[in-house]
Amino acid sequence: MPPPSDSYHHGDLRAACLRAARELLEEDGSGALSLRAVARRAGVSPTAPYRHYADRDALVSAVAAEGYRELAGSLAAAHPAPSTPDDLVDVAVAYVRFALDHPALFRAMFAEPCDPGSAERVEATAVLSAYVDTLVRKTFPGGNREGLPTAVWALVHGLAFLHLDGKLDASSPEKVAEQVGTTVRAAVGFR
Amino acid sequence: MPPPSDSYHHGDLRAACLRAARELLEEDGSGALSLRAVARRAGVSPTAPYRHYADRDALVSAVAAEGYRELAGSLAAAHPAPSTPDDLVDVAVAYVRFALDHPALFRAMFAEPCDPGSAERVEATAVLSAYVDTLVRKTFPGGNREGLPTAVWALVHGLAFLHLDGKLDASSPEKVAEQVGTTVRAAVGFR
DNA sequence: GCCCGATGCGATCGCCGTACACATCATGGG
DNA sequence: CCCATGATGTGTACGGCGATCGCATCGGGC
Repeated sequence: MPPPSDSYHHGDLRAACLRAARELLEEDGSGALSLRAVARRAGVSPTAPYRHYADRDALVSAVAAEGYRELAGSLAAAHPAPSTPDDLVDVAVAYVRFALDHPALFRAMFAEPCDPGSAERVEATAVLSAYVDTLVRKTFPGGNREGLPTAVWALVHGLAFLHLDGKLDASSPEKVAEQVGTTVRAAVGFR
Repeated sequence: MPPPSDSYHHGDLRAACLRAARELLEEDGSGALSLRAVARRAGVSPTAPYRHYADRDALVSAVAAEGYRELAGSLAAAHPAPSTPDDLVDVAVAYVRFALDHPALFRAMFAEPCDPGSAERVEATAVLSAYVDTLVRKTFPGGNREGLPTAVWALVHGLAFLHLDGKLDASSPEKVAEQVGTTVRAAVGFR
């Protein structure tokens, strides 16, 4: 991967587009994520990105896949080997905080119909799903309760969206953490 | 409200725009929801809708508010006075089915940053929230468990999104109902 | 040294959101 | 009865965007 030169060819336009797309998303929301804006930011002609992304959807799918990987990383960072309900709460808080820290990215990951054609995207979500599964299995070892992993994921996912939409008090990280904690404990029947 | 005439004025363009927007959303997804398309479908000039909706966001906010009211109606129709965990499951299934029956509308309701300026929208969501609160309070009368209403809403909301995104098997209504049922029962600690 | 595939450019088309000036209607005060 | 006035829809225009197509340029393999 040659360093970006000032020559005719960019050098690594694919990665540059991804980076630019991420920046636009964080700075100005999903409305600002256009192929042309990405091209401008990468210092390249408006249509050059089409060489690397078939259309706009392909670009946002790539961004979303990166988001899935980052989310998985954030969860793992929240607790390396969760095995108690308290650990689970920590992971849940990390999930919601990720959504609140990267709202436009999170919405790009879940708000648009998932293009089933993007293998990268499907794989990244599968990794995430598997993580949740093992997490719940370790946390509730006796529990062969049928829908528990799904329940936990849905609960946390729903909490993230409700916070994002302003339906719950997300004014401070502490309040969010507290709300997520009590809600998860209440729901999961932890007693 | 005069019947729509073929004269210069439409008669009830505001309602016609809403109807057209709903149809476009259901037929071709949110990508097809443009003011111009709405105007075409209403048989009116491309800029006429601006008389009634300040900008595109105002139109989708109006559609979303209508969606909130319809969702509340669907929940109420699922069970007029829910008071047992089984009733709650019925309502949860209705919630998820609404999302799957109207995917683009549901996404319009939740996927975009909620414009806090739309009083109609805020009010409609407040109604929905209150409905969930009383539902949970009736279903678990002893439970002054702090976060239970929030937990239930988040759980069901998350289930809806996971089904929408293809993370859960939504191939048949029966499977969805079964999945939602077992998940809600598992999560809510109903035993 | 040269050639070919990969990469980026430029022009172009059609659609969209939005702003503005103008046309048309219908209603009520004189 | 009539016309002024405000509400409603029209026409025109501008800029941005996604997407396609043919051309320009580079760089590695023969």
